Amino acid sequence: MASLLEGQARPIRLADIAKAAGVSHGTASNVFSRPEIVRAEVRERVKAVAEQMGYAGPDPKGRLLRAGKVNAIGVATTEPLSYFFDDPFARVMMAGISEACDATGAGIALVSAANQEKLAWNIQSALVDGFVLFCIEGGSRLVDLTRERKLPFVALELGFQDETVSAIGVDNVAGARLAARHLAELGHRRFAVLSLGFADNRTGFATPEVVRSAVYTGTRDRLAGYFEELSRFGIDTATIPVYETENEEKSTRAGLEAIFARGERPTAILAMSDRMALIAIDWLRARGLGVPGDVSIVGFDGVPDGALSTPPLTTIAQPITEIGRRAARMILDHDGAVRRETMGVDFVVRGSTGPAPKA
Amino acid sequence: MASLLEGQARPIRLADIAKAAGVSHGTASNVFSRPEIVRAEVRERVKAVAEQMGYAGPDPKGRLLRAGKVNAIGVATTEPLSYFFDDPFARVMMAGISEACDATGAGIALVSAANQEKLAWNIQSALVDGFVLFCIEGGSRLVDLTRERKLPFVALELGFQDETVSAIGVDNVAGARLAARHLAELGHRRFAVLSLGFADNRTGFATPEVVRSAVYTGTRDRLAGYFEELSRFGIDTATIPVYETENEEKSTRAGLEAIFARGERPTAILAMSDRMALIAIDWLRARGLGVPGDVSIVGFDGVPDGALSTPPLTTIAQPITEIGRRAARMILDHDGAVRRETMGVDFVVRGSTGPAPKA
DNA sequence: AGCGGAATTTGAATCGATCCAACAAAAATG
DNA sequence: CATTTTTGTTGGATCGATTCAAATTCCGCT
Repeated sequence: MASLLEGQARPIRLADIAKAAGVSHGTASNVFSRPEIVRAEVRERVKAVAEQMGYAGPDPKGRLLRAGKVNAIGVATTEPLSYFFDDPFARVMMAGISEACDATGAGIALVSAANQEKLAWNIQSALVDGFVLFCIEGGSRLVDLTRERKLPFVALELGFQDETVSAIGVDNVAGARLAARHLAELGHRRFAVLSLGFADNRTGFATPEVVRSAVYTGTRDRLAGYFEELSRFGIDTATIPVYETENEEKSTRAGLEAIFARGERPTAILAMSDRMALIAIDWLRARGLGVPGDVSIVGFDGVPDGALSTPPLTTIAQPITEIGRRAARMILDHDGAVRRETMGVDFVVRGSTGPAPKA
Repeated sequence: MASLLEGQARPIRLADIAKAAGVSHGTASNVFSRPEIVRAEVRERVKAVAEQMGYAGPDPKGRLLRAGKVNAIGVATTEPLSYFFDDPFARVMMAGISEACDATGAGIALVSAANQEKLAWNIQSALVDGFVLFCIEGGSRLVDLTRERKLPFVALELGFQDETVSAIGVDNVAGARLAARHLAELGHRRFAVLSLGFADNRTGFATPEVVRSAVYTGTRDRLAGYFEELSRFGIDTATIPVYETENEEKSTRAGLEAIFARGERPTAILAMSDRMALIAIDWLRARGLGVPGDVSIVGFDGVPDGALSTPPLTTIAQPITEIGRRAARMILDHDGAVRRETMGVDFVVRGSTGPAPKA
């Protein structure tokens, strides 16, 4: 009868080989996890039996429950999984996270989902010791979902006002001011802003109310930085078009269309991400507008691609890799404390900015 | 006394809230996993207690043991974790894998390690339902390690002779022939090959013996393809230098140095990866050699970067994304069968190849 | 009040290991 | 030879959930 069922191939458990080898399960366990404490003869016998029965070694599923620690950190976003491999910013960040994980031998679990329900489920059921959250679109929801798990987590990028969550970000105001000052000093007076979202699922020109009620304070801070600095040069910021995109191809191009369809064309574009800046360069050149001849552009982020474009992108560089490293380490050697770190930015002048064209 | 220990914050278990709510753990469990079958009143009470006690929801660690399925696939390589985000080939592949995983809601666990022992441990303890293996350097060891787990797995890229393991690869011979023919037809007669490894940890000019005893049959096949086709044009393949690199910056440049230090300089380079091809373009131009004016180059892989280089790279394009998708699906809907798939390649002519220079 | 059947709830069994106190056997010591 | 030590082994408890057959409760109806 048993032989009839053998085809079912119920996987062999440690207990099975213990019985077959005539030792207790305790000893069998030791053979695999602490071989040095079991007598050589017994050890070999058990190993032989295991081998012969086709035992796959202690199942991590069982071990995990006992051990408690997964030894992996989850990296979550509301974007599809491919975001981690496509998006330049994410990639550099992941490189930093990878480094920290490699150093301690921890693994990385990528968590995401096509839709919201699945995302919730995937976060709830992720086998990880903590999370690093990419808080782009839908970031607040992501934070709420993650908080439920009661595991350590760090929010990345766009700051949350919520001081109770650990976060690592950059000094958005300072960075934005640097960008704006640079352009103003080059003589530019007509600006446009390619903005990240102030709240989820927004796109189009941002009104002052939208800005005021921003969910993403990072976006708000960058804009504030731009405006503060431009004001110092006597520029009326109220007339500057601010177009919210979803930080991808389509909405960014739409934004450029909208901006350049207006009467006064800008001679300088402040983009809140390198991605948008790069798309803008492409868009402008395709329309025969010279960069920086006709229009200057400053990005934000400092992704490697920015150095390779034609012209290479002037940008506000975040220490992306370092942020990733720190975020991972925060989870890896978590001590229960809430930490909020603000990193400095670097201003990188490359070829996408030049003197304002003579009217 | 108990109050003294409360600071220890032993996490709350389902059993705790069951007790507190005065229901059995069975019911408590149902409240979370199948809420519809428990009476509304009870359900709310239990939920309230859970909320109030700060219960994080059913712990996936516990659930996992019972459920058996992790709902995640492991992607493993012998390279450091950052390989997944740095290497263009890996990135495109991961995009394909991501797609398949997104479609079914599965997660991705990245498995790797700085050193061999840790790699073994990480493979043994990865919480996954199966593996996709990037079989670059150290691929055979990776396969051996993985086989131990007795979980489904697929080997990617370099083929293994071992017919007992599932694998997806491309028709290396056909691809290589395409590349060689193209160059031969353009009139090239002096060739050099930038080769992937024939076995682990090799670098330098490859002797016929090395080729004959190749561990990586993919590398061998590509070379065979090149040589077969060139022979048809009456070219003496015995004089063609074949330099094994580690498919990265340093050894590739060393290879180029070595190749161009020889008497007869090649007018055409057959690179077994786009990565090497791209490095070669850079190296040649830095030395004032025109591509394709003085030297033509054909890559292999078809990574997106190849389209962006100056000049854009002529290459043999693998259906990388599709390979990734299929690999992931093979694991996701594994049926116990061993599958070996060979995909076709596309020949993409771009700007890095041109007529052989007039002697 | 009594009955049948549906709706809920219970609690033991299970998933696959590790840990550890207690015990046994062997080796070292006096 | 008796007594410690040392070295190995045992088996029960535990990690945190889910499952399912059996028990119970509920409800409408005669």
